[in-house]
Amino acid sequence: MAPRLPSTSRSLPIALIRAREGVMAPIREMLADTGITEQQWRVLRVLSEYGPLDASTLADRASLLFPSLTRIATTMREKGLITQTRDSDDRRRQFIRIAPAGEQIIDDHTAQAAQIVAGFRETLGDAQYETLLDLLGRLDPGARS
Amino acid sequence: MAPRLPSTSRSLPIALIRAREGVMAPIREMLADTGITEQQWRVLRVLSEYGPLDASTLADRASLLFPSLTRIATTMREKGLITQTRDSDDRRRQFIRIAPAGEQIIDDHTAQAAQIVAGFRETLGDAQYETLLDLLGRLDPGARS
DNA sequence: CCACTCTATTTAACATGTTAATTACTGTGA
DNA sequence: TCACAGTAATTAACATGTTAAATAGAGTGG
Repeated sequence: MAPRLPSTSRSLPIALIRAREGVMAPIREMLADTGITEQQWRVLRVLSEYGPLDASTLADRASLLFPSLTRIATTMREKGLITQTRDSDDRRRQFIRIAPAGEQIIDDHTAQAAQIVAGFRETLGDAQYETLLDLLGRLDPGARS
Repeated sequence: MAPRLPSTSRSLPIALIRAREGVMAPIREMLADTGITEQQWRVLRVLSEYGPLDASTLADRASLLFPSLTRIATTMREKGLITQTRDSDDRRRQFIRIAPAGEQIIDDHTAQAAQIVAGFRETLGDAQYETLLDLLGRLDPGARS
């Protein structure tokens, strides 16, 4: 029963980090000339898909911690990528919506981003790509199974 | 041929982030009382497994960027978790080795860490756990397939 | 109305991620 | 030996991750 840790070469956390790096590298490269980060890209993607959202929901869907979102939103507002408005019913709450400049970035890069995703899908094959997403989902405690 | 991005709910990068968060949360919790971070734990694990390493190799095996390792190593040296020595042959190069206090942290937490890993393996099942590691490996451009 | 509690968000402090520039040292060829 | 290219590591600057504390507004029972 001697408890043994797997070699770091077969460590799940490290494998996740490296895979993420492998997947994000081309996306970061794509975004390099736009001056936005991968997290800002994620915020734009979520807003573009779901429409205006309150900050909590946005943070959740973009997988950002709240303090990170606060800073990111400030940056993005200053860049004119989003707009922030207070909820008049509950003035603690805030709504965030994508601005035209933000939409533009999405429009300009959707095709290329889709191509990058398609490349990974092809690398693994459709079936295994879906398998991977399912397995990853089972490691996410937030996912309602 | 309209290029379409997948919904963010089926996005590979987001799935990787969430899975990593799910896997790391219990490990961070385990480390909370030691005062070391998950990255410092990774450094200790690699040093413990491979013995003394030069900084480049250590950064590579722990999946840390070099500037991060520089800061982390400084912190860990000040805490007495590692020692750093210059290579006398090539004085640019540096060797890093784990110190007794570092060994102690590894020893104190190996059992619990192994149990956490075992939990995830059980969640997915042995076969799917291995499948996951293999699929993740195929997304890592650094992995020689 | 008021103390109290809860919730949404922000701020603070420190650690790491990321890219670019810089420093220190090594090896090489003129 | 000296200028120069290359390598190992550090430093700098900015963005995000992470946890804890602080603010601000909303809701509730007395």
